[in-house]
Amino acid sequence: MRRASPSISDVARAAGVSIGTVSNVLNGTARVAPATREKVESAIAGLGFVRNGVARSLAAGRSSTLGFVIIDLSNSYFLDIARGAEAEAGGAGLNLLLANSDMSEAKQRTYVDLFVEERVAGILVAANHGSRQDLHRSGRGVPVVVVDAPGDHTDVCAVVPDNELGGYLAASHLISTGRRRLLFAGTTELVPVRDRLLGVERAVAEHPGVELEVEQTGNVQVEDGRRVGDDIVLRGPRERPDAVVAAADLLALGVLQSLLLSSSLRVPDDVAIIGYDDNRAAWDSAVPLSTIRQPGEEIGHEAVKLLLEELETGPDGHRHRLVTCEPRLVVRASTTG
Amino acid sequence: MRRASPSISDVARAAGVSIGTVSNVLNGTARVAPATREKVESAIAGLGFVRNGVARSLAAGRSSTLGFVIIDLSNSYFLDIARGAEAEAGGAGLNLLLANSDMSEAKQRTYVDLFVEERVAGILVAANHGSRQDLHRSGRGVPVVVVDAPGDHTDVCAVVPDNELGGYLAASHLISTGRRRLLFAGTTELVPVRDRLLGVERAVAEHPGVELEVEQTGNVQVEDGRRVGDDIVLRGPRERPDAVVAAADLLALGVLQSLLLSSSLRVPDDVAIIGYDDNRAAWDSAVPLSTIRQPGEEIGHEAVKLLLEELETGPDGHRHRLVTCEPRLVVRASTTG
DNA sequence: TTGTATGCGTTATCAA
DNA sequence: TTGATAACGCATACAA
Repeated sequence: MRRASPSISDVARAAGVSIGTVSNVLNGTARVAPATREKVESAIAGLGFVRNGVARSLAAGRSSTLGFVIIDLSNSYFLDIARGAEAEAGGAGLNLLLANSDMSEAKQRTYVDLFVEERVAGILVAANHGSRQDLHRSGRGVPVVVVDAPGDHTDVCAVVPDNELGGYLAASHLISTGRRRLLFAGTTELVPVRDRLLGVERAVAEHPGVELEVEQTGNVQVEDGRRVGDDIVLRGPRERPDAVVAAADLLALGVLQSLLLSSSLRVPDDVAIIGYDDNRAAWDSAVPLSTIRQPGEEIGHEAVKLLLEELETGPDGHRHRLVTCEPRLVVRASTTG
Repeated sequence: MRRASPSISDVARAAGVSIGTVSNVLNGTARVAPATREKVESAIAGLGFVRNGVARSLAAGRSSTLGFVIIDLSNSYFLDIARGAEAEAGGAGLNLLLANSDMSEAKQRTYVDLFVEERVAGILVAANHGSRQDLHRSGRGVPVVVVDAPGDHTDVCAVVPDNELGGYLAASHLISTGRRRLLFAGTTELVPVRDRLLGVERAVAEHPGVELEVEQTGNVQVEDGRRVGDDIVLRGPRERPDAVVAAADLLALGVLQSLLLSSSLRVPDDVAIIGYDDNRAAWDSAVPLSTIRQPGEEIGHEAVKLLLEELETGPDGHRHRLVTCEPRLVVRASTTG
């Protein structure tokens, strides 16, 4: 029969000291005599005492854990953000707990509320639901930082990737390796995709003689890419692009599969392909895909930094900011023969 | 200037009632007059009161959140388990918080300890580090259920997939569709893979005339699969298997890519391929892969059920159990022409 | 260096 | 139906 977990006063009694002293050795706050410390420590070990974090944060009025509400954990990009956030938090002695909102706005709300109720030190939200104002208000005092969500930043701090730059990098790479007829594939209904296209257009504009064609896809999955690829295969050499900028790796993968199956076009000889995101799928494909790697970890780091900043300055004196992180070009076989 | 969040007593004062009454409307515990309830509720809304879960669980002596320490969130299998666990927990009015141990034994320990300190109602651990005894002890009173880890179950409840059955299902499917020369690819250093092979052997043994060959791979990644595929391509028609059971989808994907690139062998006409896990990669491949789908969600459900059971009966009177969940065959184009 | 006492925001018990 | 009050386990300020 296992009794309820021992408390500090149990430890104090066993060690023959006061609870204040036990608390001191636990936290290293005040100076405590080596002999006393030892007594306390052996009492702790003997009783199998584990300090109660609940009582701890109630008494201290602060918590040492951060909450991260993630919209899509199956996307490795968000996991990278979580890794970065975890590392940065760890450096500040904070733990990071995750919650999977799984594309559901209701769940997102539920978990944000949960973290607020649990009075975590701060909340990260990887969201595309609700306005930032809503998120800020739902924080109700506990600082919130939004990650990877478009919008303004007057009410809440946010960290986003520079999608425009990513598009620019992708197109510039293709152009600098001699490509002149670019096809951008993706759906511009998605804001990030729209931004990527903007960057592609900027790169093209810088190079007279380079042409750009935009092919709208319903979504950015493999099957959408296959359709784009099938379309390209059917074209004559004159109407055919010599490079494809896909708005996402899965899309690029579909294009690649289609071209490879047709066996009439070679990658990258006839058509170069570059994706976006650096999914695992990108480096596992038959021809490894060049891509734009999202600055996931960096975003996580920056987001927690923002949180810590707000934690230090307090709600007043804190000015909400927007931090932008730069993606990076990753060159693989699909763009360089 | 935002002041500290209002407490129950602030609400009580604003509503002109006692804190006990506020607590009652908050929890619906005792009967409270409609008029009083209304006063309290408008005070809550007016002050923007959010109840303090920390004080709540300290006073109540119980928490309504579960912790799940996951070894590899980038594996969608574990995410499925989390989904199942979340659903089951939600049904019992519990929330599920996640922690990513990211293959690190130290992190796993840290997060288990954190959850114990925070006195969550129960802990799920998807682990392959440490013995189950260790895990049980580290729970220190809060119930722990281990998920997807081999070993005995005398000290802690556990839920595992039936890998032997999975292997059996895969091989039986191939045999029943006319294949007679099976090649099993994988590394038997991994216990789950070894179990899958056992099932394959059982199916083969049931069908005299069917041959089985085992090819050891260093790992179960795409590149390992490519090597297997390259090997198959080089063989003559007489030494060549007519079906491949890959221990994992990525492995199967590599085999597929190799065969497709060679364009001398057709899938599934010449060689059928079946994978394991039902990764996204499996349905996105050029020829959609048949596979064995892990019972992830079911495992999550069962794990939380075990936790709830232990929660109800208390530490005594609870007998630790091992629950096994059955994987399912998913037939796609790679095994049926 | 150590002990004592108060309060953190709830829940829960008992009176009113 | 409501109010008063004692825990819950700890941190912390202050006294010794």
